[in-house]
Amino acid sequence: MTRPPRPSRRSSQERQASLIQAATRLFAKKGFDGTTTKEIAKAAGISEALVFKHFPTKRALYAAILAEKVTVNELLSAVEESAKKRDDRRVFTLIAGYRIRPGVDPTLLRLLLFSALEGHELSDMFFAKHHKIFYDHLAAYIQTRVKDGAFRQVDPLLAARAFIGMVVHHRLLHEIFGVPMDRSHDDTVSTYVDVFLHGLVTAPQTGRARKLRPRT
Amino acid sequence: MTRPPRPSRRSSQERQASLIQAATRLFAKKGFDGTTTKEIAKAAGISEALVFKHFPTKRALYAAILAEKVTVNELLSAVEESAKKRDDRRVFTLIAGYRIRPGVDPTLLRLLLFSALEGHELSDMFFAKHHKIFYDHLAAYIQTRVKDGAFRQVDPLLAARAFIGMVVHHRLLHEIFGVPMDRSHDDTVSTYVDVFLHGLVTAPQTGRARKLRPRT
DNA sequence: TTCCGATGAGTAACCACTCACTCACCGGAT
DNA sequence: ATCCGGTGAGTGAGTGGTTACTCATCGGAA
Repeated sequence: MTRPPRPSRRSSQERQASLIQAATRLFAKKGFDGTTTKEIAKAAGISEALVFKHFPTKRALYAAILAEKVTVNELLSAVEESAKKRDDRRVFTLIAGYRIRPGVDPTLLRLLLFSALEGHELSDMFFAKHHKIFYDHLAAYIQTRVKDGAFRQVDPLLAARAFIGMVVHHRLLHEIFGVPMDRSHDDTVSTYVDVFLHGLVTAPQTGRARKLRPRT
Repeated sequence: MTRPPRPSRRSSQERQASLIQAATRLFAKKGFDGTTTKEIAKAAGISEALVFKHFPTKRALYAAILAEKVTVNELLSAVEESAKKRDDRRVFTLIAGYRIRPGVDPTLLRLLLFSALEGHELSDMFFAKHHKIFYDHLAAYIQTRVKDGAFRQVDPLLAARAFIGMVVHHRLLHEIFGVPMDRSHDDTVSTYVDVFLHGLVTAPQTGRARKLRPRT
């Protein structure tokens, strides 16, 4: 009777990396409670016991995943550049196009939603890193444009959230609820940007800003 | 040693109703996998065994909850009325105000997100009942307004999703992620409707519809 | 007396997590 | 070159506790 060959030993770091990768996929797919440590170990190609050599608890592994994923900054610098030029359309197109593009990975969005719904302690931090910065940047830009007189008088933060809302909701529909896209990514982004910047009505009745809230 | 007094007997139907109510709260709070049948029984004030007299499995109970929750129609009739009068602002304010109002219950939203993320089979049906009808109604209205010449030439479905996106995203931020609201419900709704109908830029450079998608 | 709502006491399977242990590898003394 | 012992990656076989679900039985109301 031959013993099964010992798997090749790997450095602790690369082992940990592949473990995190496998765990991320599973947590994103089935949530924290829906994923077992046995599954994670199997997906990572190691024994269940080894998982606990790397992370003291299942929760610690989950926390490491949320803490590890950092946000991307190359987008923000590109946005910054267009912002300097006051290229409104490009600023909003960049932001929307970054989230709505072919082959975008739903993993992080699912992870974010799961962590928020399940009330994980690191959820807030994860949310702040991945999304809050967008609001803040966008709100700051909108505010300057309002001061420029180019945008109407609106609450910048609320306006920023409105725009991000279109984008996030779009992802929600397609990546979480499986609603099919019936237009191209570029077309979709273009439409959202268009609506946000120019609104729906054809002939705004006045040039002055509509400040007063009409009775509801 | 005295035996605990037998609890009063209740009819099967009212027992089932209170059971569903308790289960709904728990499933919305902690998800399907995060909720145990023991908890549900305790919350409903009955023994765990009785749960399985009403529903053969935990999953069947969950399915019953998703299937039971029906959508509200009084909103749609109110919308219909304003739609006949071509009162754009009122149509959109009604829809947004229905979801963004004081004391709104996050239960259904959480249940919807959980069921979609966890990939429950009834998730699609639940989504269709609760949200899809809004898109369809709204898209139909937008299309007529485009034909009226009152709205610019846009994909009606995409525009409808854009608006609902603002609203749903707003709920997501406040009810799921716990972001505080810094403006009143009415103000918020008013701003969203305003932005959606009239856009952000102060002086639209042209009266004709911007049909062509500018290069990105 | 006869239902039927209601339950306590299970049961097998599964959960996160532990433990005693085996090797592969490596640096230095022989 | 070759042995040798320390280190740490890696595991099989558990641990106690929990899970969804079952069943024999009880007792109040019709």
